[in-house]
Amino acid sequence: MIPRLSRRNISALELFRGLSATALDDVLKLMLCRSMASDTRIFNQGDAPVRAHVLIDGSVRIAQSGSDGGQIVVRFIGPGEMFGTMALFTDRRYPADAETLTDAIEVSWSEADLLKLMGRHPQIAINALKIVGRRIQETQDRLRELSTQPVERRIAYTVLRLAQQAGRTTANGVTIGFPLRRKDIADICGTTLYSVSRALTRWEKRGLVVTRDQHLTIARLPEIKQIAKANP
Amino acid sequence: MIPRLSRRNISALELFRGLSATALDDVLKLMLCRSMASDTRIFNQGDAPVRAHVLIDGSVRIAQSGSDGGQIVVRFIGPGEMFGTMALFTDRRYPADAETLTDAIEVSWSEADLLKLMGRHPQIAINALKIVGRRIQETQDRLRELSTQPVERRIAYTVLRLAQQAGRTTANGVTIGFPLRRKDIADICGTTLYSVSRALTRWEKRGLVVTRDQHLTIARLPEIKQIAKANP
DNA sequence: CGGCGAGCTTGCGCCAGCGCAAATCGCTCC
DNA sequence: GGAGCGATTTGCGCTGGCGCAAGCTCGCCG
Repeated sequence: MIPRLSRRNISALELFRGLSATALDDVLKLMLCRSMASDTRIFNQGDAPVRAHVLIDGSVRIAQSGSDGGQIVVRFIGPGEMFGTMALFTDRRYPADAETLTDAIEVSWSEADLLKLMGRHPQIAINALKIVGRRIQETQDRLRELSTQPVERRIAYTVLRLAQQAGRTTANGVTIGFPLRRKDIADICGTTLYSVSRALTRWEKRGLVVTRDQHLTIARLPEIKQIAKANP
Repeated sequence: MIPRLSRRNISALELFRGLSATALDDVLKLMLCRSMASDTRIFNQGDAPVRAHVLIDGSVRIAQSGSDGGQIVVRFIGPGEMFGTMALFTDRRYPADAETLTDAIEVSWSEADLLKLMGRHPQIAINALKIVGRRIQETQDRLRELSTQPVERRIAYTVLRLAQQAGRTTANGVTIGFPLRRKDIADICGTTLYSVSRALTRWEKRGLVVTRDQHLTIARLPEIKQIAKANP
């Protein structure tokens, strides 16, 4: 079931914030909408031609794998976030894989169309810069953590960032809106599923977090922050 | 000695590529030019208000230090490269320190002025996206290397990237255009100056590289590439 | 209802590489 | 020329955390 998207839906997206009604119509005209099942590959590393994507509903994992076996999770994408856009501005090939973790709906634009839209409506380019700027900072933070912090603290930072990005407050605490396997968390913060498992079971025993059906709930945020910042 | 910069100088910068003559005049009118001695702080992490900078001549180190002692080198900036621009699009504070490594000349624009210029000339925003896109990919590559590669290989990748960015071909090989201490290299690729020293002396004994006066020359590129890619 | 498979936990041994300490090198400035 | 200082090299011991292997949990399907 592909929903009909209106100007209102589109103007809520950060990428198209602050556009006039006619600009939004322009955007809508060139848009392609797609609905996908869970565990669908949206694109593969190296694919061309590229498109600019925005996720409307569901969740997507962006992962990069090197020529050796190693892989990292670049980020998780939730509703409203753009993805696959970096490729438009570099070598026009996707630098990573994108796979749905749940049923999902996305919209996308061709490379040429998005550039045309940006030329006509500079605000789109400025919005994109804002998003990319935030992400590059986040990536640099991860890089610094990976260089300087011990594993447990990195895991704490990772969980906090995910909560910030996709946390919903529930009765028992803050629940992260993506299905997360131990391996996923490990691939975000540069460790192994063993170390993640050990840390999370330790935390679970202390009542700081709860895992149920691949969904992580943080029961005691302040204590996790404590672990992240502690300086022994 | 502050040089007079003309349209021609400015249009050679990637950030302002493809602009009309009148657009370039627009850019020139709002530009501020500054000349600095070696080891000058251009800005500090946390400073506000921010400006958008482009280095005209010399070299600059961008480093981020965490609340703990640890620090990483985010990147080195050579002539023609922009820096300090990420801050414009996030929390309007510099996310890192910038320090000259040599005598240097830079130009800069205020936040408001650059946004105004981007609104009037979308090509500037698109150029910026291109630059930022390239950098985010580079940062992600570093992140993946740090997670999955052993130290020596990371050092090899780092040296290759620096050569790509600022290499000049000379009689003895490719010389990297920045003054580099062991600690700097270590802070780029997430290790210690000890490990970098050990690797470089090993390479120097094999005749792969030469260090003289904090300048690194790669004598045998293919062999360094070999070390980077080898897969035992 | 039982068996299968994906994901998770946990005990254990091992080693890459960190980091101290001390010596050395090579500039620069009296 | 030599005193002083920042950068570099190198020997050595220690350990965080990786990764194998084995066992466990739980949901799904026939």
